[in-house]
Amino acid sequence: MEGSAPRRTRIQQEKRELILEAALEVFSANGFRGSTIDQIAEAAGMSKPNLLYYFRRKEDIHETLMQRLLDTWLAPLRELDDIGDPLTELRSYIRRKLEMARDFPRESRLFANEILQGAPRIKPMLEGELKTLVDEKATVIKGWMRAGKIARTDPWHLIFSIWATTQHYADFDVQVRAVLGADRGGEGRFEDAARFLEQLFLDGLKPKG
Amino acid sequence: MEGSAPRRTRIQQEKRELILEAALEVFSANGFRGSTIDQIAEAAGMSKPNLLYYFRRKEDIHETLMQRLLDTWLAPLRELDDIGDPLTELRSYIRRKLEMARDFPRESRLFANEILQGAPRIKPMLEGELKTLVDEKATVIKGWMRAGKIARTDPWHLIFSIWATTQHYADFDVQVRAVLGADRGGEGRFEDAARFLEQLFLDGLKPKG
DNA sequence: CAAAATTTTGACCGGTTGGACAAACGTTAG
DNA sequence: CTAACGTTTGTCCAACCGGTCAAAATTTTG
Repeated sequence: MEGSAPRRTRIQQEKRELILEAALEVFSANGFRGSTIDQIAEAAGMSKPNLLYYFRRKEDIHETLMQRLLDTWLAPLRELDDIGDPLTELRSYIRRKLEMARDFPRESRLFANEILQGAPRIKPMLEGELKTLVDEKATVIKGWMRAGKIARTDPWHLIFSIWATTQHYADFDVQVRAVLGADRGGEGRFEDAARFLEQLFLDGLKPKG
Repeated sequence: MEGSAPRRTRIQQEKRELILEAALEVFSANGFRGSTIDQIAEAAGMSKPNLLYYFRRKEDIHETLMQRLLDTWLAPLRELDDIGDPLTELRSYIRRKLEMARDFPRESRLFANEILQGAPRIKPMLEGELKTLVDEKATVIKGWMRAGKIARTDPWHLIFSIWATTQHYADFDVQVRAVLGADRGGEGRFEDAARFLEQLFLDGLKPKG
């Protein structure tokens, strides 16, 4: 089996972390094919053959990075639970996702890059693990709708819209900054976004009657 | 000046179109650096040197493609006008953007790719033309808010959220299909999305009192 | 038709890239 | 200390890639 313990030395653990950090930087900025092993090696402060001692192939780095990413990336959705007040629960899911876009933009872009290219490496995961998780949460949301706690609508597209609006601030960061300009494009943009999204998802745009 | 008329033959016009169509296919799927001239040439049914007879450099193809894209891409926002009913106006803007995601997904992905990589080639346009346009429309929307026609909120982030939610169905298509599964992932997903987005933007998620 | 202009092709080139490899260097355990 | 093991480096290679060029094939024009 593949699952046998890799048994790594202290140096191996440290250097692998170093490489993964560097690779995240490079891959998220240039995409997989747009990144070279040399770039990653330089960003990690080592020579190319040295890097290839820790990861035999460029693809191995990307794969490792992607596996780690997915766990943390879906954590907020996993936390979405039936216990609290539905509207509060959704609001904090949106807030958490927006915080992730703010704090882990490189991870978001790495993921976006992969999906944009047709998700060649993670399609099975999307159709399996991800779909299962989303279906499960959709059921929870449907329950809230039946109980009259939130408006009746499509839970799947609701989740998509939360992903889209929050990740937009990481993936399209350059555009957001450019449009907001120097004065409004600073760090405060995330608070503005949070306020706006809260209002949008709770009340929509209709004026208060 | 650069602006002198290019004076092209019939064959040049036809072949350039063929190349641009092929390049759109290839670039949108693999990104700029991930695409090779050979791939584009093959997709266009010609040899590499032949292609390079019509576009001297790979970058020229991309640039031409991008220039054309931007005009059509921003057309829906340009049409957003002060004349009609605000809510109707916004609703049809959302619908038009969603139709573009459905009908021109490759263009959407080409654009997304460029922004993701930091918009190296179109940053000036974002800070100039695009910002100007968005600021202008934000003013229109602010007018609607002052007149009590729609709820008071941030117009810029409102526009971002419309871009994000609609383009999501083009850029993250693979993920959307994977999560919706075989039964709900067919063409009908755009109608479902349209219904959902209309409700979201108009009424939000609060249950009707 | 024939000359001129345009289009297409095959061969080629320099630079880059992912990766292999053996030798050198460092570290650690007995 | 020293043998075994782990780490690092320089060198090298084959494939690929963007782009050139001159010559051949084709189309257009007079």
